[in-house]
Amino acid sequence: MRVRDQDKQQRIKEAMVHLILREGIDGTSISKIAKEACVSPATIYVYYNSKEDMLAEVFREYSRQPYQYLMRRVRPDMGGDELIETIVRGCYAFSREHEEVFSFVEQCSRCPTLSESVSEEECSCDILDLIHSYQARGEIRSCSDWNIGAMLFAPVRFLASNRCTMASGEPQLSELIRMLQQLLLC
Amino acid sequence: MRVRDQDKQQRIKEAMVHLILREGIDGTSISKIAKEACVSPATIYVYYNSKEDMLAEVFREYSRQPYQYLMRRVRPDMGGDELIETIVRGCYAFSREHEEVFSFVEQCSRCPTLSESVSEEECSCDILDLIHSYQARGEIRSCSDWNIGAMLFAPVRFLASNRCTMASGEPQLSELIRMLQQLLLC
Amino acid sequence: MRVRDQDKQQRIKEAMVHLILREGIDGTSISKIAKEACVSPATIYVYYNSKEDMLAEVFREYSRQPYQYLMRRVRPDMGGDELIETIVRGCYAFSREHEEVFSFVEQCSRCPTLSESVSEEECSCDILDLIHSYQARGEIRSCSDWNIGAMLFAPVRFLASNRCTMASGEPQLSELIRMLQQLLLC
Amino acid sequence: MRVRDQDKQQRIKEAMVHLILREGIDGTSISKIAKEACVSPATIYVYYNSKEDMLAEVFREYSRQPYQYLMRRVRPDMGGDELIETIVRGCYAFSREHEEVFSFVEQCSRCPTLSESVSEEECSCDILDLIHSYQARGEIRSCSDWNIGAMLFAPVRFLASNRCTMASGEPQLSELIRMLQQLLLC
DNA sequence: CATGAATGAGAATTCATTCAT
DNA sequence: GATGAATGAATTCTCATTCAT
Repeated sequence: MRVRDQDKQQRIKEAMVHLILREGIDGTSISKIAKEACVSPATIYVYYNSKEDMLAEVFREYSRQPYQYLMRRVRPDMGGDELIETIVRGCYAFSREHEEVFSFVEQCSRCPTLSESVSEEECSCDILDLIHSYQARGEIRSCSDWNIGAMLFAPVRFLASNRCTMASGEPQLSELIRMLQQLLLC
Repeated sequence: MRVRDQDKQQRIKEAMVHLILREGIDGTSISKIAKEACVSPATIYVYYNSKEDMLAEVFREYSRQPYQYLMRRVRPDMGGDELIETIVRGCYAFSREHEEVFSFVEQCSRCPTLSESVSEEECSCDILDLIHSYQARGEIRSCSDWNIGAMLFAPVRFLASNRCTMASGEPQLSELIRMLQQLLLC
Repeated sequence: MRVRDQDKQQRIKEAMVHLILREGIDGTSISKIAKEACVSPATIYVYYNSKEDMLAEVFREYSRQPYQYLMRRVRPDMGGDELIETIVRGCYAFSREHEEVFSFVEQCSRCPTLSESVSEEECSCDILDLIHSYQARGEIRSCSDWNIGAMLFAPVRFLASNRCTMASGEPQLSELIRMLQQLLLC
Repeated sequence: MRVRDQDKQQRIKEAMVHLILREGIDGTSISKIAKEACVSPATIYVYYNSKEDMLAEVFREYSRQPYQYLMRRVRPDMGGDELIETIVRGCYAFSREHEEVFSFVEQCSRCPTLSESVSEEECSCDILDLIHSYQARGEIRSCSDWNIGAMLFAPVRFLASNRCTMASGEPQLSELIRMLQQLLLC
């Protein structure tokens, strides 16, 4: 029975994320989520205090996912070039494998009300720590954390967002990795 | 016969963009826009067929603005280094001077329904043409247009989006420019 | 120019009647009528004081049409049997040739607000006068005017209304005529 | 969990029918119905998917009522003359006792969109079966079902519709019955 | 006469949330 | 915990009508 509850909450989250991909934040209502998750609207209020709370909470949780996904792929003993490739390819792969979560997080992070409640830094801290160690060792060029984000994450996300309008993303991705390796390796 | 009031339509657009900055797309309703623009909700339907049409139309129009802003700042006889600096600083400056338009376009471009109707390429074609000429001359490194977008626009937009959580953006911006010059100049 | 005006008003009436057939009275608005008639909504108010007035006025006018149509077909020297056949077939033919007017009048005459303003008696007076003369001559059985309406007009209208759900109306129509002749001829 | 309130739904139906008698279909809005039924407009959507659905569903239900009313009055062992009188008087009485339902059904059945969804035949099938048995026995003249409808129901409905403009309907009604008996009895 | 713009009022419908079971 | 009913408030949008030209 505890299992069933967890399951229910999971279904709610997935329904929400699924709908937001398809219809955008403003096309996603509590009752649509409830219908999609096969629960009653009232049930959603067992788990969340309000729609706003729900969005913020799930956004907070899912914001970490791409970074957790990356952390499972990197190893501290990788070379700097491999690290960069793993991160960039990982970001791209995540956006494909978890299209819904990716789109959800992208949308939420542009939404003024929501983005304030979740800081990018907090989510990416583990991967940043790892990069710091490479920087300390002189394997990766030193620069501010903001520019790590700007160079390591923003460009690949840009490619990922435009994936559907590109014939194939692979050549661009490889080119991007080469450029970043050249730029960031010492 | 009364004639269409251009000023009125402008007020409607500005009200919409203003509200979307403050409250997000899903917090922005036709009646709020009408109130802000000092017109009747019905009047909005004189100019636009539906809320969705309105968003799409204004999104299309405003998507060009940052690139037009850049085009007024670049000169074809600039050196490659100056070109890169002008573009990056221009993007950042635009986001500060036209905070509302910047936030509006960012939000719309993450919204699945809307982003399909406006292609980034179309908006940025003039500036891309210019860059192509630098690439042809061997002043700027050759790479795909997607990676031009990924490197020249995405990172600075990332900084701009996070401006409010940064103490001062200036050092990051300078650092970013240096990195991009190093990377993209031949 | 007087011609053009007449023409414009005619277009308005036809547009209204056409729309009411397709979408019912409550699906028919001034602006839809205007669009269908290729005039401005404001122009409609040149000819009619209000929507209600317009409906009532056109209803009044068109209510007479089926009876005028009949009057052009009957001759005072017809035999009683021929008179009945001509009336019944005429009613049916009218509903086919002027489907829109027929449906419009049927709808309006069931609408409490409208039906009060037009009396059936007034419209049918010419044809009733004719029938009275047949009754006076002893060719057609005497009965109240209400029952003339009830027997000569209501049944054939019933068939006409259900025309689309009948394979072919012709056998029913012939049968009806025979019955009415048998009943009403002396 | 709260359970659906049958009484509430009944109130909604009655409010709708009542309003349609007074103000016509196009003068009857969801909010007026809600007010009349003492529920919230939103509550109506618990029971019906849309206004159109509601009209169609209630029309379908109420279309049967006059025939059910008749069925409670006729007896299979009546003579043919008595059967005709009972049907005709029954129709007339129904229109007086259930003025609202009568007017509602009349209006809906003239409305092109609605009338398609309910077939007269289906509603009247029980009474038609009874008449068929009289026809088989040779007590009532054989004719098509359409002409049964045209002669037994349409004329009396015509009188009923015009009741308010007649001083007293009784003489006409008696006359009509006599005529129909003469015509339809063998 | 003719018009498209403009609008207050109101339409149908949906929303986030609460209630009663 | 879980639910479908219920709803006040809000949504998008249309309406009949008037205005200014």
